[in-house]
Amino acid sequence: MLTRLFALPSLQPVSNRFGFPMTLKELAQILGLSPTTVSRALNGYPEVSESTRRRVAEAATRHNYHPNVQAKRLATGRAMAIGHVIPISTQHEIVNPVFADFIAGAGEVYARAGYDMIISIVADDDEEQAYRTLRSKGNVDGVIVHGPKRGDPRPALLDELGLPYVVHGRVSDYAAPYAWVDVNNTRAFERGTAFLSDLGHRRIALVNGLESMDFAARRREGYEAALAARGLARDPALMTTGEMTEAQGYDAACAMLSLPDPATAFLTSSLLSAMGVRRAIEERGLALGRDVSVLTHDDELSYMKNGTELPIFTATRSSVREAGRICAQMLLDRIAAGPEAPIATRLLEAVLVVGQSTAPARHLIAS
Amino acid sequence: MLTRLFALPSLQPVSNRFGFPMTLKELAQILGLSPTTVSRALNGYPEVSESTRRRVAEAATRHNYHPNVQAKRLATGRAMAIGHVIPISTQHEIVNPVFADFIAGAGEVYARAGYDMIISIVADDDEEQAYRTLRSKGNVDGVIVHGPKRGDPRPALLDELGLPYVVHGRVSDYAAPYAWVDVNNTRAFERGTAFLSDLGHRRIALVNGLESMDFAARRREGYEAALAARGLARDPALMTTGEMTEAQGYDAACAMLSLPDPATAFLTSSLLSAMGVRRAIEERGLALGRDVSVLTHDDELSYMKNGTELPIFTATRSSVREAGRICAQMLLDRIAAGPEAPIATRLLEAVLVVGQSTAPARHLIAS
DNA sequence: GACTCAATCCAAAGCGGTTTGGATGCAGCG
DNA sequence: CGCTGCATCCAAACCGCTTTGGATTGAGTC
Repeated sequence: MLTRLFALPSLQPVSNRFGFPMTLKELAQILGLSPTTVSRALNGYPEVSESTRRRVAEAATRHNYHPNVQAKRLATGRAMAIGHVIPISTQHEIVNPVFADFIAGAGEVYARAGYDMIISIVADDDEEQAYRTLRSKGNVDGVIVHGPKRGDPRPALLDELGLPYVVHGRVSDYAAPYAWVDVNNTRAFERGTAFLSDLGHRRIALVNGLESMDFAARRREGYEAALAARGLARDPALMTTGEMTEAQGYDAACAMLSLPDPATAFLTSSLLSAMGVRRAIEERGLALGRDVSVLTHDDELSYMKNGTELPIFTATRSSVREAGRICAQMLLDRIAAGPEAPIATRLLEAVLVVGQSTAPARHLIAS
Repeated sequence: MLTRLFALPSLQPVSNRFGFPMTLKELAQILGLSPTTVSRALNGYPEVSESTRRRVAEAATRHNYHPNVQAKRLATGRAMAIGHVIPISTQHEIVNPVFADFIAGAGEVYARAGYDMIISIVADDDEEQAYRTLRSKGNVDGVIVHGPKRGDPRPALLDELGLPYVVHGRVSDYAAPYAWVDVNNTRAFERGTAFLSDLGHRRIALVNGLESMDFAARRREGYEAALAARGLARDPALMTTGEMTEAQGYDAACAMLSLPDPATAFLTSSLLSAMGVRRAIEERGLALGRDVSVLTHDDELSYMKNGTELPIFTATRSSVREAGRICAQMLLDRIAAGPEAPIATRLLEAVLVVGQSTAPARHLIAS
């Protein structure tokens, strides 16, 4: 390792060993104080006289002193960092596009609190090891769990490891209480389905995300609940699940518009899918928001706005960036409060914004 | 701080102080060896017999031992972490959508090398402070510079700080040598423009990214160079710049298709913009890839594929994920090689893949 | 058999902070 | 004057690891 070659005389002026950042000990020596006192002065402990505190503070800025983070971490036992383990679907090799915006929201909160954000990209089949490693390496104080699946083993694992966490989403079948932040996906899709049904649509298709994911399963439950409540038949031919891409929307819509009894309305899980559906509709010479209706969920991704002022698509809208902020804050609170503190959860409601992509079913107009 | 309350007897079985990760000292005690030897065994030093090394390695995995990162960092002086400073456009509040895939690529490389990835999300007007802080806190060994602009001050700053870095993209007007990985954007757009021109198009529009960004400026240069080489007029009415969103493509195409002498072909900077252009085309009752041609750049984002087998759009294609891998590896190499080592650069060529969105200009067919 | 030397292993000193458990000095009190 | 108590300050231990500079052992050499 790189060792210090020169022991410089103690009455150093402003600069110290060339190129090396100043240390606490050096600063103390310059000031003629002990490291203890300097540390306490800088950290606001009471047993330091006001005059020395000022003297220390002034010297610290003048000599551009910043405590070494690694040392501080080691000494305090707090990593001052939050981990985000991003699973990458092994089959699809897809990075969830909401991730960037979520991170942006969470990052704001961490930055304000002086925390670092460390990201591990990990194939979804060795996630467990990733958490174990994070824990035993001790480089995070807590983690955010992304993309929970049905029957996700992670909450149990993290509870066992004693690593504080907040789940973005929920793990329906985990019995013990755990901290989470989620959109009310069931309700959102129930309302969306009801909205289309109210417009007279009877053939409402669902272009869903992968239903192994908890959020997608909930969306389907909401969709089916609304169908049931309206006495509409549940037709497997009108339900598809998959990665939420433009191609998915296109392929699904092509199939569902070609049925003998075709879909007249679509409920999609993302703007990308919705755009694919739109392409299929227009390719057939049909008009979106007249012949066929589309209602999508909108995560308000920054690079994927649903129109500028007037929304293009009617949508259930909930900002994933805001969810990131809330998750991050909840985790920081949880870490500060300690393991015994009560567990918080937060259910966000999506708003249903009406755009130009929905209209009464044609048979109503015709009649 | 959290102190250890119990000194447990030394002949601990598998588990140790409950909930605490195992330390080197404990592992050594279990093995009846000194910490020194265990450390050397695990770090591959030669002065350890093969048999002990195996014994140590086996015990380490069995007890799930991972050296505490903070301690290791403090002792070695290396942070074993790479920083990514992600600028968020202050006006647009947009997270660059390529970011997620880039990160995924880089993350793979870091993980293999045992490095952490730490991300700072930062408004683009106090980026400088972000780098200074990273440096003085000493929590990264190097950084990746994202989204360089024309006249970007960051290379100079980082050189001054002595913090190793690799730029994803280039900073055209920085004189000193610096490490970068970039797509040959000029060439890609030159070829794209030439391709459209070869199909007989004379009114070729450019729907570009923000031209304060270096990559977008280069793209325009390529576009203009090709126009000039073909003797085609450069018409400001056919050139637009902005955030690369669907809406941008739509708005731009609406305008450019309504000109007295409308565009017959479009060159767009992202699939999203291209999809917007397509919407405008189809909304007018025109057909993509027959009446109007579109050629886009394709970053091969995982959630945004350009068709499944057959590409939808003719495109200049270059994987941003692969760029992430290359950047990361280059930075790690650079850190390992030390500041005196020669500087590497890497120019990636985009491939031009032909899809269904381009066709000869109509006037050719008509004639 | 004494000596050299390589092969192993270890005690202890850092790394740069924080924190414990005093030391010191001085004012106030009986 | 002796004692107490408060306000300041400090020496040293510690966080968990790496690394320096030996110590120990046993085989090989003459």
